[in-house]
Amino acid sequence: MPEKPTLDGIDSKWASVWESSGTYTFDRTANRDQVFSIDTPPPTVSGSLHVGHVFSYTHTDCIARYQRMNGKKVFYPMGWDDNGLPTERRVQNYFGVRCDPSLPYNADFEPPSEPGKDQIAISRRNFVELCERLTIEDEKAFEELWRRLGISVDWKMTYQTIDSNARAISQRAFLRNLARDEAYQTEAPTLWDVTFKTAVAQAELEDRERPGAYHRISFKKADGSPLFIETTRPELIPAVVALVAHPDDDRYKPLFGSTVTSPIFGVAVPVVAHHLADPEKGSGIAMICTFGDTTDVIWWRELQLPTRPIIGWDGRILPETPDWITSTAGKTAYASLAGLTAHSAKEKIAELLRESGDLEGEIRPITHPVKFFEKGDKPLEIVTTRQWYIRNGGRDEKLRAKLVERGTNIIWHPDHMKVRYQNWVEGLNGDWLISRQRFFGVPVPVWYALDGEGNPIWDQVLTPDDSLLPIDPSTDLPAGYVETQRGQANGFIGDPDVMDTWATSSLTPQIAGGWTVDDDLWKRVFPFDVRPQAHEIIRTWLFSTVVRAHFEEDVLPWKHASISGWILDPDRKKMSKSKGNVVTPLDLLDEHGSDGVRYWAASGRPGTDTAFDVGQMKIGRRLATKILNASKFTLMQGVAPSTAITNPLDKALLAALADVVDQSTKAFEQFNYTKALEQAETFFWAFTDDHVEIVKDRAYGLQGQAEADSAKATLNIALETLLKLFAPFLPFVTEEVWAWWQEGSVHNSSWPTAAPLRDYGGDSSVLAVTAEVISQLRKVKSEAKVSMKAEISKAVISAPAEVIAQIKLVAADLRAAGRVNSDFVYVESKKIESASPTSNSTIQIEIELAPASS
RNA sequence: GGUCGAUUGGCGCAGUUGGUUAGCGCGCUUCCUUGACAUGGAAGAGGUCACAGGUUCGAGUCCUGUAUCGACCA
Repeated sequence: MPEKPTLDGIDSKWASVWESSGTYTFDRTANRDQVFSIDTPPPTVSGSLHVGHVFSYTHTDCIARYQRMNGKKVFYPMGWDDNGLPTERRVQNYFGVRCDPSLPYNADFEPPSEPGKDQIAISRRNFVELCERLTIEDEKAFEELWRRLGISVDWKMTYQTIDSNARAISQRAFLRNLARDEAYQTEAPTLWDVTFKTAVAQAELEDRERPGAYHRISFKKADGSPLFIETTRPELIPAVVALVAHPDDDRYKPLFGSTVTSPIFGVAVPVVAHHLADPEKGSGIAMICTFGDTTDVIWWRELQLPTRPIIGWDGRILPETPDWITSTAGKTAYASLAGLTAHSAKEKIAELLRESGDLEGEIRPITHPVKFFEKGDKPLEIVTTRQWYIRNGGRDEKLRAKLVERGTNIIWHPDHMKVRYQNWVEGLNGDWLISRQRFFGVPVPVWYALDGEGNPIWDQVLTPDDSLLPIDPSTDLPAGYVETQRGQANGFIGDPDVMDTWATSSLTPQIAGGWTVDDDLWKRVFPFDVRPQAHEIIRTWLFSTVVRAHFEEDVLPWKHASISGWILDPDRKKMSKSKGNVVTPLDLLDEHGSDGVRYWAASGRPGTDTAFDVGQMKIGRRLATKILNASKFTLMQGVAPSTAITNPLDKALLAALADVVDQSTKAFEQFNYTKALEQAETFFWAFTDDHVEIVKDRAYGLQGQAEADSAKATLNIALETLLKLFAPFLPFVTEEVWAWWQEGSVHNSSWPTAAPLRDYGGDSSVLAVTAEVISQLRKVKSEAKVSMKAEISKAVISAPAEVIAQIKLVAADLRAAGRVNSDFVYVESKKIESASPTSNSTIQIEIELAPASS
């Protein structure tokens, strides 16, 4: 035990000891019922380190440490989510490059030390290599943070969502979905990001309020009279396939079935009826285009309308004049639009409409919600493309109902988060689109046979043998083909796409748990005990993981879902980088110590948004300091065997501690780490302020050896128990103190149980009575503004008989602690005619201070 | 617009199945340098629980509505 204990340096000291002695190594000899397995969220390593990481990972770590001490073999791996668009973007910016898959691989390529003004085009393989290089660097930063924070993962089980094992598992799961018809490809209208030139899924959408403008435009009826529609997307007039109004709308009923002609382009389209047409919106009649929004897609599908696409994958008007535009004027007009962005085309066509007299009145600006890719900054277009899908109930009521039911069987923390799952699944309107036209991801592991003209035969999907996984269809070959047949007539072509990041991270239990590669491990950890995550990705990560486990194992992937809240800045706003209010986690750890920061994190209950508050961290650090000092004092008294415990106050303390152990344990079992911490903390402060003070006289031996031993033995047991109760939250200071007099790590010690503490037969109400008396003795001195050391010459205690009996048990300690230099005088009272209505005490004390003796 | 959550002393939070005088931390006021700790200790002041109804013998704690804030989804 050091002379002057300190928190300085203990963070890095114990982090390295834990690593070298394998404190958190998973014991894979344990059976499933002895294991507590955690489906750790793999952080996006290309994102910045954030206090939000510290916050939520601490929560899980507290649970993990409790479970470990409680006898479970904790399976706690770490993963890195490096697969996907965030990494691509970071690599583009960091190295100043862009991927052009048409370029050949250049083995000697080395990026410039500083990104240049213009991005350098490089091959896909070169690009992927740079992604891999950079993510390794990013992962180091994350690992350093986790180690400093004391996250008790087993670092030998780390995975990446892009590593060879993850690619193999992701591809294997996909191929098995395909074989069971749970995955399929189809050509269909697809939400499309024109910047990234990739399809996006429903789960990746967000609505943003954007300015728009209603253009009132006239179509021509058969008799030549105008029919006005209002649209925010006049540039899609060349793509119009019909006009639509509500079936009950008397204004347009007579027109249903008739044909009208579009302005400028002179294309004839039918007027149709559909209940989704809103009579209140605009003129009540709308044009249906290929495709202006998702409602257009519904109309197109349900009314069986033709497709007239005019927007290309780059978001620009297609260069070729489409064949449904036949008039000379129409062709000329189209030619002036060809190649323009949607935005420019809108302005151009407004000009043309104005000239032709088909634009009625002024353009009317509005603000309306527009669909965006959550990572994009241009409005999504809808283009028809061939894509891969995994069924998720979006188009199948039975499957949807089954998946909703799965959600209800998860134990959610907090419970109300299950509603988000239900709402999402019930609101799905299509299957899960998993193919992405990107580069750094898991390749869709299929090829297609080519016909005699070199066109893909989409029905002839060529799949690899399972033993070959992972594969890259752009370089690997399908069975029975040779490389020279790639892209040739009667040859083959690889699917150029990668899978959605979620298609791989939906398999984190499988990847971490060794599915299909380590059956022995798999059966010890799956289904997992808990999935900890944030609530905004319930629709993506949580749901998709449920889908994959449903298909593959027909079970839930985990028993519990623990949902953490947000970090808010002190003004109660969500913290974000753009607001410039993000704090660097490592600096925080340096300033407040890991235990201090963890204390703050642990004060945020599951699912509760919590303010970033350095005040809480300071309190945590103060608690750690207090533990250090109180432990030193306690151990200075020496040790005594537990058989020495005879004093009623000592027994009472242990009885009260037993209650704390029970409540803390119960809270942890309910994933309420915050409550568990509060229990320990409240008891601890009472322990130091009252119990330790009151028993000092005995501990010093002033009441004899037997009484001293009872005090010492009790202090020992209380300290040991409290250290264990604090260990999940404050792993560093508890380990430091533990090492002063115990063998091994506190984190591998056993979680305390209440029964042995109760076996001493204490009455915890004695503790409460004692605290009440000492408090009143102190109060008199405080009000008299004298030192606590001041002597009391006389104390008359009025209380009910049973309370007096309790006080008599501990009178010697109380008199010593309160410096009462005469015996207590007891007055039995039936009940207190209380002079102080705010006090609920049954004890009243009249006290005379001894004259100051200076 | 829909769903969910929140609304308790200056600030941040607890308040279990409804039951006498609503707890805690920070801050504040006053005081105490006592043999672990001044990164300490003692005592004290300060809320009637967003608002309006309702159920009940009894509600912060259940119901309805309103308002404000937030999140998620449209």
